[in-house]
Amino acid sequence: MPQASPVRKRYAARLPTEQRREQLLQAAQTIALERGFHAVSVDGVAKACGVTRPVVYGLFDDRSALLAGLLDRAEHRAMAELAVLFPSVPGPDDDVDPDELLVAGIRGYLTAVAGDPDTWRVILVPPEGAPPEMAERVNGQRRVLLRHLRGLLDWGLARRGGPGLDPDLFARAVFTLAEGAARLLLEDPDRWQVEPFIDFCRTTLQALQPVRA
Amino acid sequence: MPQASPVRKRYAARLPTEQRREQLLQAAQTIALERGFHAVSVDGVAKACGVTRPVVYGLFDDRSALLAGLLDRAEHRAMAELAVLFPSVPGPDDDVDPDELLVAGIRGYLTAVAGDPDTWRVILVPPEGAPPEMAERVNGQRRVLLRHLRGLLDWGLARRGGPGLDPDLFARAVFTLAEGAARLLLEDPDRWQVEPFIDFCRTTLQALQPVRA
DNA sequence: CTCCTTTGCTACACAGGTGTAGCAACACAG
DNA sequence: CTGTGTTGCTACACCTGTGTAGCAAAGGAG
Repeated sequence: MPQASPVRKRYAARLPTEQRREQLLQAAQTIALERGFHAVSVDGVAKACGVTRPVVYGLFDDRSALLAGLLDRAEHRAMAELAVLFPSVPGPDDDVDPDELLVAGIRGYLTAVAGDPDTWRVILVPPEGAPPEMAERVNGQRRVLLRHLRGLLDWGLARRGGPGLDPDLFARAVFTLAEGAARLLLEDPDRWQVEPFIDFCRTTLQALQPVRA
Repeated sequence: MPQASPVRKRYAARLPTEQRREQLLQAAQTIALERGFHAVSVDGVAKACGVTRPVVYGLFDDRSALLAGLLDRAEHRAMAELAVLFPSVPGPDDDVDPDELLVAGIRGYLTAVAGDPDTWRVILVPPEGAPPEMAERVNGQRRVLLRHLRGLLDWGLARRGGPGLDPDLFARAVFTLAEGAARLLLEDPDRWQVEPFIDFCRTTLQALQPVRA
């Protein structure tokens, strides 16, 4: 039986700005992952935090700033993980096995994904509902990574040789497969593990030797 | 200067049911491809056809029926193209080169995609805005295709041998790469052509010989 | 030329979301 | 225990989209 007189809502616990901000972003992310980016509304996020809309508008200019914050957060986290794990291109005289270097890089990537699935879901699931400008930003980061991978592969091919594959397509193929593996890890973490992908990767690389004359 | 008296809207050209239906679906598809599935509104589709909402509701129960119609249409077209082009698994005694069979299949797929890009965009761009049930249907078709591909590869590996790759991961890798190539074709048809992918594919298959003891 | 069916239009009620103005409660310094 | 600033709340105006009821125009059958 509803109250006749309008009862004032019990005040939510007061939080310092930064903490509230983080809480809101976390809630937004949860909604985005459960029901898609287009389902992230200022109202919904506020409710999820037991708070009202003006609180959100106090910390974000508008809905799209909220979404931007969400993407930023995921991007920074993801990039921070990658920066540590991804191998840089060795010099021409370094004594490193190219195949093992690549394998290690891919293992690092997949391990990072498996270790912080929600962050990576934001990156790897194309956020259709988000403003197009953000999809563009994610693609920009993809290009950066792709270029780095390309450098690594070029170095490796120069070092050890390989079949006469178009190097651009080769880099893209490796990239696509790595992202595909990452998506499988995210989709069903119980079924998929990192190591089988690594084995697959190593075996394939072994097969890709220079053509025998 | 706006009319003071409410002018009746000029009647749109009257169309027979089926034709109007097709027109509406086409308009819905265009909107979905330009601005995402979530941006497909009954109102928007009606306007795009120079018509009012009740006309749409006459042909589709509600918004989600409209979306379902759009997906159905793309799915049927895509499957019809594939049914013709995709090779069936040969018997154990057929005299076919496995590599060339696979290459021909992939070429058929990519050619179909390049030849009817809008239809395939609907399939290959995960429609986040669409009801989840539809994403599920597209994934179902993916599974069917994946299973077929798996059959083809198993037959090929039995016939010609290959490196000791996990056959499930191998099938998924081929599938992922083929879809990746298709997405590139859709993304920038001027830059990407079918044949370079085919060359890449053939070269890679040649490298994937049985391990030499 | 008149019916009458088919196709389309106007108008409404409603739902859910955005963004803002102004007030109320809390919590901490003094 | 009393300011006083910060954090949060209520209430409103507005917009866009949904779905429906009932009327108006078109155009072919007779």
